[in-house]
Amino acid sequence: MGRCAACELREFTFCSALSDVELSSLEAIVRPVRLAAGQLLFQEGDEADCVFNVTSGVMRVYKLLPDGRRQITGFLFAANFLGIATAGSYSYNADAITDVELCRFGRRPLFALFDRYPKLESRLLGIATDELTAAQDQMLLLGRKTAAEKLASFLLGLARRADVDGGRDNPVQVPMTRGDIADYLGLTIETVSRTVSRFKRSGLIEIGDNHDIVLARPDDLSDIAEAF
Amino acid sequence: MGRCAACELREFTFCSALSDVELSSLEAIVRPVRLAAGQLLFQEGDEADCVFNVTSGVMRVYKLLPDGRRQITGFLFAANFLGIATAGSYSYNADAITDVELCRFGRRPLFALFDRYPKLESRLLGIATDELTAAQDQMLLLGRKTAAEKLASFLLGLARRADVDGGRDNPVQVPMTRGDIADYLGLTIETVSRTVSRFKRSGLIEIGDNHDIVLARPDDLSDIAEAF
DNA sequence: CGTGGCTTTGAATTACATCAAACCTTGTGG
DNA sequence: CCACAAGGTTTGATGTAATTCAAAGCCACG
Repeated sequence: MGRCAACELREFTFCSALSDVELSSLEAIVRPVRLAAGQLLFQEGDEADCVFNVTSGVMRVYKLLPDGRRQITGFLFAANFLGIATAGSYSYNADAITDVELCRFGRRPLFALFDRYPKLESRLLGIATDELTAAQDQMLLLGRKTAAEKLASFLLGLARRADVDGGRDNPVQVPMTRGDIADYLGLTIETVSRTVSRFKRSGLIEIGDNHDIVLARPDDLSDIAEAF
Repeated sequence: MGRCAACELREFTFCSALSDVELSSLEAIVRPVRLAAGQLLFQEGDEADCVFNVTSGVMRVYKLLPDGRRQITGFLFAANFLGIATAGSYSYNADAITDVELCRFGRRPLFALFDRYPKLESRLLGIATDELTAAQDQMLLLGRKTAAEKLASFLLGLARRADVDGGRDNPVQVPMTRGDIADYLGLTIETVSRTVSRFKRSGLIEIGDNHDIVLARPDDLSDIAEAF
């Protein structure tokens, strides 16, 4: 049995579209990639000849304005997919927040596999559709929610994504900095920090030592988030 | 030759994935839909059993918070696609801004065609990918741009989408209200109105009578938009 | 044990929102 | 065909949530 067949993330990625036997054709084209924390995977404008699955660690995906303002459009965890593009080049930047491991697939060989295994492409369409839904939620957050609502939504979103079985992880691991959170929520570092402090003071959350946060009253957080 | 083969929008939709002959299988499952201005096509939570192509008019796609705050996530024009979802239900609302005509495809019969014509699904993946790219641009706008930058980006975006051949329509047709624009840009009606007035006073744009706007100095607008 | 980056908190500022009122437009029914 | 709602738009005055500016405190790591 190949490495892909034994991969515990398989069921959460497009790889699960293939049977154990078929998986060998994916395995033939995959290459492992390792990034140190802070390292860039690709940049806006780079030729988009690869797609990736994160296998461990946390990535950050973002766009920049010419003057340096940054909007993080997503954080990627194990099993998350990135790199798809129709233009010839990536339309955003991706770098590592923690040390990261990924599976890299050449775009051309992967898309060639679609002919043999259309299920693979179906799965990718499903993933793209889910990302689109998430993007719409994020637009609602950015355009219409207050700072407190944004932070509550963010924490609950993290907690939910961290827990594989539809539940909520608690405490939540928060590997990103205040600056990252600010650039994800369309706020400043100071506003994020103040809002965290306010949540802490009102007993909604407790701050652990090693970058994790206890959701002390998740239901109240949920009310603040205006549904998540 | 069937109606689909003669459709002048074909090359801009997923329908173009099929040859003239193959097109008959699409034609067999498509149903026309007409909406009067203001009419709802579907709502968040409705069973997602159809997808649509807009053939004429303008649609509005949006999400709501419990207290009524609205974020418009997109405006849809002729040839634009909507309705795809992986959960069983739509995750957003869609209604008509003007009178609208659409092609409706049952989700089940359409997806059944994917087995016979995988090119159809490829095309849909391409469309979803493009929408994802647009969504990321919009997140950058909502999270990090000023009111003036937002409006300039919006006008240029409209102008570009309205012109089929990669150029810019000028004057631009603006069929949506200030309220719609506000809810698309994450602003209030008043801020949109004031910013339009300021653009007008500084000679960047001229307001026509019947809902259209002349981009008098598109390059300056482009500078304000911070690249579009 | 010091240095550089991250975080917190405070004070002042501001871009945008809210509140309010007048003014257009458009469509409709008398 | 005109009058008049009803909804959309503009402009002004005021308020405020979040930003900006500033400085001190806290870590983490070499």
